[in-house]
Amino acid sequence: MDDKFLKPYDPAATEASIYKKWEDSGYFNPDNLPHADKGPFSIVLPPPNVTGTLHMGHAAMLAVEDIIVRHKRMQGYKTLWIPGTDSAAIATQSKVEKEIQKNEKKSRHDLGREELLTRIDAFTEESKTTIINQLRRMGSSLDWSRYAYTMDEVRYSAVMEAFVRMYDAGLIYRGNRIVNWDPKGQTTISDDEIVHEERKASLVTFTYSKDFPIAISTTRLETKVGDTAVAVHPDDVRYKEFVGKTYDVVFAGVPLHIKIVADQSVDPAFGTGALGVTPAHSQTDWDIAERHNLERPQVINEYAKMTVEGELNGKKVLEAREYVLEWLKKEGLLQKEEEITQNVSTAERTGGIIEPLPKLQWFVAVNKPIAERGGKTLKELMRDSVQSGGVTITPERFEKIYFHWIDNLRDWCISRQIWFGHRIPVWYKDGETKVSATSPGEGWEQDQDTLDTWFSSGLWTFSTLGWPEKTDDLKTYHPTALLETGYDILFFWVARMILMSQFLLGEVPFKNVYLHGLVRDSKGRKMSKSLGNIIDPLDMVEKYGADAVRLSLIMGAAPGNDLKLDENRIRGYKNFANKVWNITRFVLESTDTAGEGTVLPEDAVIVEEMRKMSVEVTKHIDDYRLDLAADAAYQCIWYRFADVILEESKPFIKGTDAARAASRATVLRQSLDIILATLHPFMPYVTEEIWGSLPNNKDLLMVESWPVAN
RNA sequence: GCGCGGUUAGCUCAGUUGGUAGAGCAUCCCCUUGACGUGGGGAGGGUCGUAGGUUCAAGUCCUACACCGCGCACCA
Repeated sequence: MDDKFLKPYDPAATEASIYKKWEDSGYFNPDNLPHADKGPFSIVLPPPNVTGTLHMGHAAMLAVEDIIVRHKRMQGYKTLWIPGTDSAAIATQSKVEKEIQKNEKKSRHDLGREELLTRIDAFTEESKTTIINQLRRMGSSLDWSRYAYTMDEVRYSAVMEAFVRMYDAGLIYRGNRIVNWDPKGQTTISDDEIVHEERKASLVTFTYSKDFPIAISTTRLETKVGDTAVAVHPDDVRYKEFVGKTYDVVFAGVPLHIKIVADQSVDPAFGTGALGVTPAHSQTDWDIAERHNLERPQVINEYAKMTVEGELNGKKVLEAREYVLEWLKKEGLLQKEEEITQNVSTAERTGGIIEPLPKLQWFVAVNKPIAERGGKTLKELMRDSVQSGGVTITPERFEKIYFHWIDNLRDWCISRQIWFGHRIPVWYKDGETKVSATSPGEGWEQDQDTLDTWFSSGLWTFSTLGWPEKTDDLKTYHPTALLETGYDILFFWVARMILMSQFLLGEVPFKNVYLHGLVRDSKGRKMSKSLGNIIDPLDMVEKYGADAVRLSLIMGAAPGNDLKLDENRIRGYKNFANKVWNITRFVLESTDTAGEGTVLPEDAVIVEEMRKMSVEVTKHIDDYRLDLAADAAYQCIWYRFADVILEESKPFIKGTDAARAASRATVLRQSLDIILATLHPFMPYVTEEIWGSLPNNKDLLMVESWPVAN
């Protein structure tokens, strides 16, 4: 027996060298697996931000994925887990911009596009090793030979190709429409990047002028200088006589031409039952204006400042709101002011208040029939993928949420006014437009905008496999078997991957989706810098070992449920690793003293019991109940094998019946093999370390056969 | 407003097709110095959110309601 078993298990002294052994073996790459005879099993790692650092959410994701991957690998599947990092366009650019502003007091406009991009590339290149090494620390058995970055050459050209194909199919178009403008981030954002925040607001009821017959209500007084109509419900008897009439007023110094229109979308029960229509600054109003052929003057610009004649010009929206209110009071037009709570749309990234503006942007059409896909729309393709069972979502309840999202989906705005990202492959020259991955020639100017980062992420399951080339990897590993990610990016990412894969490849991107919950602190609060309640996974790994951290993120975490993490629990699982260590010591001492021999039937039941435990663990893993799987193993190993079976074995081992002693020692040793193999996906480091010290074990545990057949 | 999830022991959570409530941690008591004190044995502790219903039998199925959390929504 190796002397190291006389001391407690020391993760810090073992983990680095074990990971190196795994990497050197080449077994992370499925091409090198010694016995992979069960067909392919592939997963892509949801790529973390290149410039980010590992947090508990990442650690939980890595634990879940690595457990499944290691389990499949041991079962004999040709198992591939592809690592990668994400450029995270907006997040990364603003991070670098902030740095430069702080250190050099320069804005991106001072630097210019090219210089900023050079700086960003240098920054991402430098910081990517951090996150990559952190992924390793968790024990992740990722195939680094297939590492991908969303902005590397292969992935960049995949994005260009995807854009061109979608454009050619009529699914990408440029249109002047109301978009979500983030004045803080100075870019458009998609509907999904909006967070609704409940805030108090003042609902003001007034008339445009003394002789205007209908009062309207609004929380955004400043936009009223952009009104071109008042809409009422067609059946509303109060206003019937006014429909079709027009009025000229001067409102807060701005001349307006207001038409009274009847529109089904108006709720007669709300407010006065009449709606002031501001086409350029509200989606609803834009639609009404379209139906009634109204003018759509823009009165607010990209900096959330007024652009009208007179006093108001140049004022910020909030100042303008005050100004108009004072004007109403002075003119005696104000009827009522009441406080209400309303949902304000803010940008997820910057927190800026969204300003709906009409802009010329690029969109993906989700309701357009696609000839080469049987006349189905993208929306239908996304819906069918899940409805048909081609993609299953765990836990199932998220399927409903997914359908609901699809049913409310509108065209996806994909152009962003930032510089870092995949540049839109559209070229302009003398009023002509060409769509092509590379420049059509002299004098053609490329579109200034870049693509929504989720556009490129949507290609991830196949761009990582070499698409658009027809590679062997693509043929072997796509569709991938599983996508594991947080429920918070179901729409952003999961849905977009289904969209892209269905259109570009005509197949689903993955067969199963497993959604994990969020990791919270022990009181159930979100971990955040401002609360100071962040538990750093790497600190925990240092203190208790990666195995303990992994277990703490699995146990008690049912799919889709948030997990409350407590440092005490991590400590508890470090104890478990040590327990396994000491079980090994006892078993090795037993074989040392009693020797190995023929197994008697009365002892064989012990091995059978351990095998049963392994069967149970297998079943739970197959159901994606890793929490129950880990718990079953924990219970059986500690409270059954260690507490009962080992205790009962002591008299036999030290007894005078040599045959019985040898039989018992042999059985313990066989049981240990099953225990280590079954535990390996969950606690890869300690099990591999022990395995390497056992006599008769040749190859690495990570490629040992799973104890029970499947 | 529509929808989803949660509500089981002090805390964190299990509870498979309905058959008299479980685990870990915490608490208390005891034991143990040749696998491990990061140990072992034991105890206390719950009218399973509320009110109804179905059933021989409900934590489990049905209907309301309450509270907490979340998602979606063009209520100005």
